[in-house]
Amino acid sequence: MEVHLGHVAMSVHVANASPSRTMTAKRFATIADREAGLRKLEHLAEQNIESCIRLLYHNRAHDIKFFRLSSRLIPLVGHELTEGWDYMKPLADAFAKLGTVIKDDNVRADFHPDHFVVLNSPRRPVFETSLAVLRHHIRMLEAMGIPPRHRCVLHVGGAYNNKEKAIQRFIDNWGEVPEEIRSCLMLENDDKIFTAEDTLQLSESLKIPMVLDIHHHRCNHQGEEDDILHLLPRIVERWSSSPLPMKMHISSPRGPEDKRSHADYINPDDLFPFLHKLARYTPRVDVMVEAKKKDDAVLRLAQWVKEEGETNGVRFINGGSFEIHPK
DNA sequence: ACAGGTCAAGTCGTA
DNA sequence: TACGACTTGACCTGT
Repeated sequence: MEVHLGHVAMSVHVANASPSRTMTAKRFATIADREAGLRKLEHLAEQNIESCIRLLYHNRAHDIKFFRLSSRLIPLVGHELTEGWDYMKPLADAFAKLGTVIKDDNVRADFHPDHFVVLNSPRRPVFETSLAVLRHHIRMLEAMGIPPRHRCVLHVGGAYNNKEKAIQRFIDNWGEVPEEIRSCLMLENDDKIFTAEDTLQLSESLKIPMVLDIHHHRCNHQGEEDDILHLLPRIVERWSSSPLPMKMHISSPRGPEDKRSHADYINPDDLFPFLHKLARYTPRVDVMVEAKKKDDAVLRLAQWVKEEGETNGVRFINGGSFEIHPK
């Protein structure tokens, strides 16, 4: 099985390259000249996009082929204060350039819109705002020339004291999600409410690819933790009709007392034994590393593969890529 | 330069 | 019903 590691939005190695520079709504509201305020936001967005490009150049040098774009590239987009703002016109060139770098390097790039996007909310305005946020994501992907299919990963949402009803509401609401948005989504199991099993069932019935987060699964599962192994063929199958390879998330717990928080680095024991099992079912997986030390955690894992891989049945290919065989 | 408080958005648990 | 926690980087204000 070929494995490509990726990291989340930022770098601890590239200085001054935040892709999430922003302005608070409060601050924006104090700017008397609204147009001047919008120009300022556009400037921040351009800097954010330029930061992404610098991060990708760094990744190019390290053969890292998987990258999560920040969902905060455009500050205050979708906020009522910026209603009617035609942000794409001034940003089109910057996005096109970013897209070119992504495509030239054959990088898998995607988004994880943050937790304010909730498709199963019983509150209508929340649902509608969520759709609007997703539309902005699609617009960014299109501006980069990246096909939006399966580029945005979401959680199922809230439980609202009744998981069954909450899942049913997701299904009901799904009927109102435009096809354009449906096709850009993936579903991920979370660490408190919807387990891998819940998420798998939902993604099967609605034909959505599922992103397995191993760390969330370890925090939140029914039955035995290892039961997940029986679900792997079905999770792999979720990707059979996708243009993209299967995707997973990995992180290590910060400590025994706060298992849910992410540690600085990935403990190889949290990842490789699992991959040895997964390799029975798929020839390829992309693994998003969610660690505090971002790209450094990927580099450290790569270093581990170089040094310890041989004796652990892992063959280093280059940068964040390696090959692993079933055990 | 730096520390400490604040920030658009949703949901959950506690009071 | 109201409020802090959650989680988290970046901004803002005061020193």
